[in-house]
Formats: sequence, structure tokens, C-alpha cells
Amino acid sequence: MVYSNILKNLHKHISLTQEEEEYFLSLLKYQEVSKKDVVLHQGEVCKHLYFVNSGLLRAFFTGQETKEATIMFAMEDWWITDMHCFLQQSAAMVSIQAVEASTLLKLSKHDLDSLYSTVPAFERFFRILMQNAYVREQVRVLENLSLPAEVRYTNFMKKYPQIVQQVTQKQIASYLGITPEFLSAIRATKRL
Amino acid sequence: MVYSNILKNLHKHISLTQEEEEYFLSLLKYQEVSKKDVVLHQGEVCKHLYFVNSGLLRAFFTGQETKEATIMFAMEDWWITDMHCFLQQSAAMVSIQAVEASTLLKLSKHDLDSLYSTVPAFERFFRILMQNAYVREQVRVLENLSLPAEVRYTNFMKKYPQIVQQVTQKQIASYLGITPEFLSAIRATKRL
DNA sequence: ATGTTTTCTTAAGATAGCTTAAGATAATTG
DNA sequence: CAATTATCTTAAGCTATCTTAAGAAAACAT
Repeated sequence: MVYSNILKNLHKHISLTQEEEEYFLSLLKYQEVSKKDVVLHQGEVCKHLYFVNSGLLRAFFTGQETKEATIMFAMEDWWITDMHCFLQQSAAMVSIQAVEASTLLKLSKHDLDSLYSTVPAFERFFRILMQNAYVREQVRVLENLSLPAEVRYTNFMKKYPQIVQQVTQKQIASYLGITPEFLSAIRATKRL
Repeated sequence: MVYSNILKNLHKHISLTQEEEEYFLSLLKYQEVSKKDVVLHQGEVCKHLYFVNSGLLRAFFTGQETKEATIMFAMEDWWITDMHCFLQQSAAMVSIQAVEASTLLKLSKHDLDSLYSTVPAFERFFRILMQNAYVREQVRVLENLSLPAEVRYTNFMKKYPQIVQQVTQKQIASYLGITPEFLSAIRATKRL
């Protein structure tokens, strides 16, 4: 059933009573998206936190001159949103798009808040989620500041081998902060 | 008294009973550090989460060839640690050093865990703390990927005007991911 | 299937940011 | 306060990464 993945995800960190579980599930909305569908457009208010039930999403920023920067990938079993703008219910800094056909479960800010007050275990659950997200970003900042592009690419492949198979090199390049041409050159040297 | 800052910090997000508050305070250790003292050495196990009661700390990574990357600054009223290594109780990826004479309140992983189980409100408190930290890092990644050094410097000055006064340009440069020479050049153009 | 669009590769020329080095300021130490 | 050490600035030459462009390969659409 549609909820088995998200329940398994919850149970990694917290356990719930039958009622609590049902209340949580009642707040979720289910959404199917096709490849390339945009679930959040940069500039529009970010209303939901998304759980990726299946498929793969990508958050990216588009600046002047259409240079895209990929902020994050979210594969099956990950959570994704523009966290800043979701929390403030303000205009999104990034767009979120389906890399491939995906199924999502989404939660509004309002419903998340009532979840916190009704079922305190969710404070713990999201504390751990935020903690992991913070650690990931902190390590990413460290790598971006201290490692050359080639090593960052190697690390990325080690960390997310599945993602490498599913996304274009253009997208990987924009995640690493380099151009697709330069990524191509890096790959060419590794092939020798 | 030594605890007024940290209590004010807590009360921004949660309220506690007298007993809970006392229990929390009983877990804290107080530490005074002089300018340049290192409270956490890269490679050594990261045992504490630090609250900056007064002063200013800096977390930095030292790679090969002594290039330093500043991962974060933590001024008065901020929390800082090598979060990944604190949570895993593993070897720190970064060092944490006092930029100026500072007073700290620190909490061990063990005590934080017992705090979570004894006083659930702390799940909420740290959920919010982690959330804010995650958002800050995500925005930083976005800026690093999409903005030129000059704009990043301007943004940094706007966001942390106090820090700019207290740290060297070398440290700001290593936070922005550029050399001190290049930062100096950027500043020169703004002076015209 | 065939044509159309996007992606990937390659390569040449351009540039942001790096390295080195040396002098000028400022901060620290004895 | 003189001496030492660290920081900041300036400038020249250098390198990693970018830009542009054009062909090859793959993906997508009709």
C-alpha cells in the first residue's frame, strides 16, 4: 500500500500508537508526478514538505543568465522541500522537479504544526531529520571549500551511486558547482 | 549570572518548569578560553556541544598544504560543534578555536541524550535549532554555487556585521572560499 | 521509424580566482 | 618601546574552470 514506505521511514526513529499513526496518515496528501513535472516553482509560496515514496526529485536554483544550481537530489525514502520558505510560508528560492516519474506524500505547514502539538514524538522524528540534513549540508560546504572538482565528483559517485545512474551529467555538474563540459573533461581523464 | 544567556536562549523556543530548568543547568559544564585556544582539535573525538555564552568561536578544516576552510563562526548566543562527529562520537573533521576570549557552556552527548529522555521539550528545542542550522547551510550552499565572490562578501557583511569587525580578513576569505589576496582586491574595488 | 531536440564530448580561447613575493600596517611579545 | 610576528595590500604571472562552438550520440516526439 501507498503508506508502507513512509511508515517504515518513521519507524526508523520513533514508534507510534495505532491512533497516532492513523492521525499522521490522515494529514498526508498523495501526488503522482511525471518526469519533468515541477512540484514547486521558484518564487511561488512553498506550501508542502514532500516525502518521496518512489522516484527521484531535484531542487534547483535558477539565477540570472539561466545558470542552474542543483541544491539537492531526493531519492526514494527522502524528504525534500525549500525548508526556509516552507517554514516561513514565503516565496521559494528554488524549484523542485521530478527527475523521473515519482509518487509523493506531502504535508502542509499547518498540518505539520498540528502534528507537533498532537503527537510529540514527531518533534523527535523531525529533530533527527533536521539533524541529518544539517550534517549533510555542513559536510557539503566543507567539501566545496576544500576539495577540487575531481575529488568532489568521485565522492559524489561513492555516496550516491544510484543517483549517478538516473540524472544527467548536466545536473550532476550543477550540483558540484562546475560546468557540464568540465565534468565531461574530468570523466575523460578517469577513463584513460 | 553565568546561566542567564543560555536560559534566555532556551526560552526563545520552549518553556520549562523550575525542576526541568535546574536539571538542564546541572548538566552544563562551564569553560573559559583565551583568544586562540582550541577547544576541539581536528581528529580528536568531539565530545561536546558548545553554547557561546560570550565571545566568538570559529570552526575550520585544515586540509593538505595547510589551506584552512572556515566552516562556521559562532558568536555570543550561538551553539557550535562538529555536529556529525559529536553525534557519532567520532574523530572531528574540524577544529574549533576561540577567535577572542570567550566563555562557554558545554553539554556532552551522553547528557544531551538523557536530557531528551527526561525533558521532551528539548526534542523541540533542538529540532528548531537543527532546522535553523540546516536552513543556514542550505542557503550557503546555494550562494556558493550561484553567486560570485564579491556578492558573497557583501551578503556576509550584511548578515554578520559584528563578525566582520572581530575576525581577520584571512578568516572571512576562508569562509567565503577565496584567498585573502582576492578578498583584498574585492575590498579595493569597493573603496573607489 | 524518422526527424527533432537534448545531452555529451572535444577543443580553443577567455577569465575568475590562485600563487608567489615583497612592502606596508598592524598586532603581539619580551 | 623595540623587536618580532602576523595581517593586509598590491601586482605579476599562472591554473582551474568557464565560454563558446560544433559534431556525435542519445533521448524524445510525431
